[in-house]
Amino acid sequence: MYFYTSQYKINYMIKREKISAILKSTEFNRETTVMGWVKTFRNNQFVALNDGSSMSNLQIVVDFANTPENILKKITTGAAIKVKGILVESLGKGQKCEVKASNIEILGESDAEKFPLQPKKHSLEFLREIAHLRFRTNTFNAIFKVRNALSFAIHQFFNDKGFVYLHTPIITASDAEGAGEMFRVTTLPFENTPKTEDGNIDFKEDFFGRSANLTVSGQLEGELGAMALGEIYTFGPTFRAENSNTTRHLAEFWMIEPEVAFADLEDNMNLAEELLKYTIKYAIDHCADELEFLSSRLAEEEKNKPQNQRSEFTLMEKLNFCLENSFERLTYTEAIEILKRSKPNQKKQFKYLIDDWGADLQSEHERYLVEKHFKKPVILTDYPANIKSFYMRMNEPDEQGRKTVRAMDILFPGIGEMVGGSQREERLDKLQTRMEEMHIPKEELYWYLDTRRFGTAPHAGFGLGFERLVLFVTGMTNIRDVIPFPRFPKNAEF
RNA sequence: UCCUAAGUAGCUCAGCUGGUUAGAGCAUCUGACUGUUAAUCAGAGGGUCCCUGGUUCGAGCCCAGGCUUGGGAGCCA
Repeated sequence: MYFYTSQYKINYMIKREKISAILKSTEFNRETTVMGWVKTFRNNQFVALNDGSSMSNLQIVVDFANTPENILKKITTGAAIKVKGILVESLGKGQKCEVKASNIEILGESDAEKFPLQPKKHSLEFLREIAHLRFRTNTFNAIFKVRNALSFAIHQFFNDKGFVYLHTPIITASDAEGAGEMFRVTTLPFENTPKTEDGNIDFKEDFFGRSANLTVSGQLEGELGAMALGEIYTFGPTFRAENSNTTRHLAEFWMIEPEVAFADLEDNMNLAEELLKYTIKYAIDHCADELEFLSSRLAEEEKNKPQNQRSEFTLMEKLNFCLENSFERLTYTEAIEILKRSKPNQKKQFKYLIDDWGADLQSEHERYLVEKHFKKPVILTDYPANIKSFYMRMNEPDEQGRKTVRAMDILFPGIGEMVGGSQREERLDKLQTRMEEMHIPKEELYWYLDTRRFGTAPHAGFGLGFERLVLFVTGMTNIRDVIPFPRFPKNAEF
């Protein structure tokens, strides 16, 4: 086993103290050097400086009488500066300490007439248009710190449990999964595309000698790994070419997909619930400042909403509530019964009324269950077979002959489906029958079926939409604001 | 893709029944002030009214088509 030790540590950073460290420091009247970006310059005298290490700014006190005019003029919002000075207890209110500058160097100017960020509140829509600069704002600083923490927590969680982090392919030749429209990967020219005799595109001429796409899921490959390594997870980019224009879909997003051998649906649900709670707790423990900021930001937003649309909980209350309570677990059939008897259904307030078993649940129904009826995360299981994927394990038909599969969806308030998973169909004959019924080409997926041919075993897994988790923890409402560079229809800027 | 709302100064928005020179706050610039907290005060500059076409004596406003964005739905994670 190899351990990183301090003997390899290299002091690579050029003589600067991080603002996060300075703000915690109690050692005053000493010299320090800081570098950062100017947030505001007030009164020709006070610079609010931020280097990204902390939510809070460091106040720099400029001796304007003894600072050259051309330096003063260049201390503008957005400029990068280096400040040498003395760290002192603050004379003013509002901050504990400040740096009395003895020397200021402009590292990078920022034309105040052109720099789009101002010391004021900007709309999220506007910031989305300048996604390359929105990192400079408090809100996005907080969001991406939380995103980072959640990402690390996921690896920590699985690593502690002995899961193997498996890198499943990003380019895949199988388009048989049926998880959505795919982006094609090709090196064929658009003009004079090679054609076969019957006039179709000749993919034998293409880079891989066959048609290829970006992955929509690493699950099938993940199962191959689990059936040897025991417990694996993937955490990587996923691509869907769906023309989705919503606050919870992206064309490029990150997904976590664990797959566990010798596990059933019960184990699967337990793993998912534990993972979600672990990561949320990790964020609370490691991003206190960020979550406090996001919490008050959300409270501010809520004030502008009409009373009946306001949330009764703060962000922190919502997160803690989620940790302290078990997720409600029930079957699709039980959910249908609840929905049938529900007020909005009786009063015909649902756009899609529930009258029969077998229909897929619309988001209005999911929202009712999660936000009105149970008021906490809900795990729905055992959906009708005909609305779910081919690889899900078939249950015995019930006394009325209704066919269900061992699927589970975890629904979160305000987000909808956070997790989708199932126990997998490990019985070769049943799987093959199902594939035939659903027109999935068996020949192409021979490698997947081989796991059922050679030492098949019960196993289960799920997919967790990473950005949806970040949405929930940050209290943001649009998924395009929790990924650095969102890709969605008609937009791949930056 | 469908439903719906919107697009006016760098940002947020107002703009009457179609009428003459399109406004405000913030930001920017200039000056004042100098222990400020999105500093304050005074003044100045700043417009392809999303694009294309049409109706009209006259269009930011009306009509048609398109583009983009927000919200909702579908597809899903």
